[in-house]
Amino acid sequence: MPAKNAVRTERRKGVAVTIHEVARHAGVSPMTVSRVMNSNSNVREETRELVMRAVRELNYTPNAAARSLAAAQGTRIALIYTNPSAAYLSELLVGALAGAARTAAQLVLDTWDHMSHAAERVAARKIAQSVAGVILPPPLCESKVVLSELSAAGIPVVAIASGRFQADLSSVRIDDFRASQEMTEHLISMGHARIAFIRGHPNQTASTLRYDGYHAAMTAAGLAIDPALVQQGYFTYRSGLEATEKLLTRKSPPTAIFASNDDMAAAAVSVAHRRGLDVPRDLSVVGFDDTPTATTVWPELTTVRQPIAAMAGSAIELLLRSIRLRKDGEARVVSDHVMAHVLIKRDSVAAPRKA
Amino acid sequence: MPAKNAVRTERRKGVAVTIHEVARHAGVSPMTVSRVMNSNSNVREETRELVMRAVRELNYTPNAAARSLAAAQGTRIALIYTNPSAAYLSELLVGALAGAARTAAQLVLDTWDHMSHAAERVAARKIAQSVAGVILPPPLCESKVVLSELSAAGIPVVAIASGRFQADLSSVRIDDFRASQEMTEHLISMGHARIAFIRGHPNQTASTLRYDGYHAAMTAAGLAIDPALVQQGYFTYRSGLEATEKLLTRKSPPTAIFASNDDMAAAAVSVAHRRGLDVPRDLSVVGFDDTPTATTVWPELTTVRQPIAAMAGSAIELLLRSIRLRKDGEARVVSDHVMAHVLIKRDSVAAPRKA
DNA sequence: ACGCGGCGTGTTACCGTTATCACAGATTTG
DNA sequence: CAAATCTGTGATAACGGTAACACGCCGCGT
Repeated sequence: MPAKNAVRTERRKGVAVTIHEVARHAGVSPMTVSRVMNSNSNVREETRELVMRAVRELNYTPNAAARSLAAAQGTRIALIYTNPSAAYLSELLVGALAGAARTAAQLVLDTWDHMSHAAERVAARKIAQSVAGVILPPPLCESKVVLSELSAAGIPVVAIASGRFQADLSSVRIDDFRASQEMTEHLISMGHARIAFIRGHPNQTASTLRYDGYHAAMTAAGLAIDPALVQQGYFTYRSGLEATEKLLTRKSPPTAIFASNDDMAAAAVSVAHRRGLDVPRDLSVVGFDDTPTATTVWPELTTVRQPIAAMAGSAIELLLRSIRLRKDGEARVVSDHVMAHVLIKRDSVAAPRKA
Repeated sequence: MPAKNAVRTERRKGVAVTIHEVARHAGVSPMTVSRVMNSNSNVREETRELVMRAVRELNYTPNAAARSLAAAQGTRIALIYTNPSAAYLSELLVGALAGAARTAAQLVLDTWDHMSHAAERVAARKIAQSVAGVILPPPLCESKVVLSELSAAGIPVVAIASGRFQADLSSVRIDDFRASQEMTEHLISMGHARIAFIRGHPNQTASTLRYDGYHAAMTAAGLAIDPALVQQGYFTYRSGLEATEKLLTRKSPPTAIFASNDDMAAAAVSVAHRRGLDVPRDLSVVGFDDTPTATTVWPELTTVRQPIAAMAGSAIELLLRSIRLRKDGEARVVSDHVMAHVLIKRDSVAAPRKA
């Protein structure tokens, strides 16, 4: 056995800055740098500054693989969805992915389309033992079966766009009621009085809230709501088609249609066109969500912007925080993030034909 | 086995089977298991069998994080896109994400909308030093500026759905020409002769190929192509609207419209409806790609299924292989993966009104 | 004074896998 | 027939982080 350590096999790769270099640069131990990066615990303000400066100067980015390996936090988190509209899904994914990259979490995707309750229960149990947390967009975040199974397994869950705040479930959402109310007020301020409403899928709280917002605004303005002008929809283009058809065949049709999401609003525009109506001259149409659909159709839709991508990102951060906390033995914390929505005015609204 | 592991700070997490357990089970060293898993080099057939059995019995899955950490493959890869349709994007992302998870690559997303060539060059240079490989969907995969910058930096690139095979660029795609030809033949076999075509964006090779396929099928069937029945489109809903409008205002309108993608086909359906035409009774409409849009509109579109998600997954695997090879000092290899397409028949096609 | 409990930080020991080299036995070579 | 080469496998040291614990130092109660 000759002297062996003289060799020092060169296995280093590229240019990647490691935590050790940062540590040396800042004159502290790697562990301290780690603590700063995770804004975890007690580090003196002075030291933190020192480290942060080094981080900035070296342009250091933690290595995700190493981090998740060492942390063994089981940083796998699942995002489970069921047949959302494509437009919605793509935004959701972009946001979630960005969030996962930022936090070094490993994101796993799963689709649970057309599942029975029993199947959902099984799937939930299975997912529970392979990930450390779950993100649930609607309508899954309202499924008692899934929720109870997941919470029985003790893994944190964050709901996205769930509408209401549930006491035992963290959520990231917008204020659907207010948003809907504002949209309705906008329509009223343009001179509309016969405003029809196409409801969303009844299994989602947000649907109810959006209707409530519409109702509140109408009532506040002293406008009666003709029950025939409220149609049930299911958030799908198809359902929007049918609802609009019913609305426009009435003897005294509405001058404006407020659909609970963009897909249904797009369908409303399509039906209006088919019937020879001009949008917005003969009929105003507004949607909700501001998915890409809103700017795809012509005319572009006035809608409420729901920042889905940002919400997904927040959801991931929230989830990771919960996971860490839970590991620390803390009681589970639930929090409720309400993000800002924006009323986006485009070309699908005008004053009614003749007031 | 008393002593030794009495202390053994309990840091172990879940149930994950490690390479060591497999090794012990098979009676070999972990290194040998690793070799088998990577189907790398010299392992006796007998030993390999032994290991594989153990792997199967224990249901072992390599830990992605550890693998990429140890391999130091610099597994960050970028997926860069510019304003694709939402439907397209969501499929792309789902596939890429799944692929990245499977291979332990870290996927980073980037949008390069509305960039000048100069800006693209800068962006390319920047991305080149932060990732080990890039995946490029159209139209970016046809941008000389980007391509040359990236190849100058020496990082592997894989193009998705690029249409043609470029000698210096690996790609994953379908046979656009054949697919388009088959679709056209389908229309012809239904009895259509006046078949209009809406072209895709001229900056994409796939557009040309799809047109060529249509042209070839028409010619082969002895059908003349009325130049007025070929309209330029840009893959957007809006452009489909305009193209269809022109098509249907002609004195002798087509009995079928073949749009180069689903978004434009959806637009065609919308215009037809607006003009009081029934689809498919008065006019057949077909699309291309089989994005969610195809099943959103009514009637659902006959289209060509392009397996975008699977293609994205393959692209990632291809890319990683290139990265590994390149690291081994191999000359760069380019390969061309042509995946299968499928003609999906739905409800937007019927025989023409009166032959 | 003495011990006790925090606080801020460094040390050590891993996380699960692979690169590299060592090495015994089989095979070829001079 | 010994030396050189090849083959298959094992031992060891990373890869870049973080958990758990150790260790001074300080203020505090008794």
